[in-house]
Amino acid sequence: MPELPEVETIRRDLSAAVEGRRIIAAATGHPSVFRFPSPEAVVAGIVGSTVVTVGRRGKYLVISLDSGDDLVVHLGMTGHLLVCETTATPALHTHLRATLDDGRELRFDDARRFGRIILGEQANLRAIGALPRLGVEPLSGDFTVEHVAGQLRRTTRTVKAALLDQSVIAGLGNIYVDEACHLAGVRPTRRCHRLRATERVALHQAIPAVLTKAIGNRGTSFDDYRDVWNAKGSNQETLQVYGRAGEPCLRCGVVLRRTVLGGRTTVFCSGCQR
DNA sequence: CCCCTATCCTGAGGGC
DNA sequence: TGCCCTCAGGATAGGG
Repeated sequence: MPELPEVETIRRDLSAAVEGRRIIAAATGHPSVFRFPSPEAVVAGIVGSTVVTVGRRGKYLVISLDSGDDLVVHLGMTGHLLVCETTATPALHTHLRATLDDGRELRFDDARRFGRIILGEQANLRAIGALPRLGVEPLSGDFTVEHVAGQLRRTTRTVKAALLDQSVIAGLGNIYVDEACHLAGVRPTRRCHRLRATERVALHQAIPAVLTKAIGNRGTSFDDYRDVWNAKGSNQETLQVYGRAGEPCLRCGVVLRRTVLGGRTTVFCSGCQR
């Protein structure tokens, strides 16, 4: 479940590893991973191009090529972007191999194929609906308390549903929504429009806090996530609520409860989240 | 507008 | 050892 901190960790490593490298060959796996255009067109579009920058928007990795196209990768649930030697044995579910001019290879593998690969000009991709409109970047200067409080004030949805919505805030997933709610002391079952002003401020503060800590720990490898070197992050060792239902709250000792909100497993503390 | 559910998928883990 | 069932969930579509 790569969320913003995991994608950002990959972005940083990938930036150092592949910027300036030319793609000299490519091979594809299962076609369903290629949302636009076809696998053949992606191969034709990237071979011969050089990687200029590696960016990120929400949970999307944006690999900008000197052709003007962006190779956009979403890791879904179980996707991995790996940098390895060209000679390394591919994983079972490898869907893209991009051979670089330094003897290494950029690979995308994804067992469940919830991930996706998109290639094209940014503006065109948005125009044809290949990329969704995303909300504010939570680690940017646009993530102001006024903006976030305003978004929360005008919706009646649960806090959980609103924070998971990528068109509200880009990059939060199940882990960091639960962690941010716990840090803010807000129960994820609460309705946004009924939050107190102090609670909206607490959420605004908690979101970048949990994300920044997770990036510092190179992401949460609760199960599937690995960085581009196939190494685990360590943030799973610091999680306060995610995956801890039935265990005591590390802040107040009350047994953490599990519920389902928006179809997602949700863990919270009934003692210190109100 | 919002909620719920199904869909896409494989692999891990439990029960027998 | 092995089979079947359930569960995990990011994004999206469709119905209520």
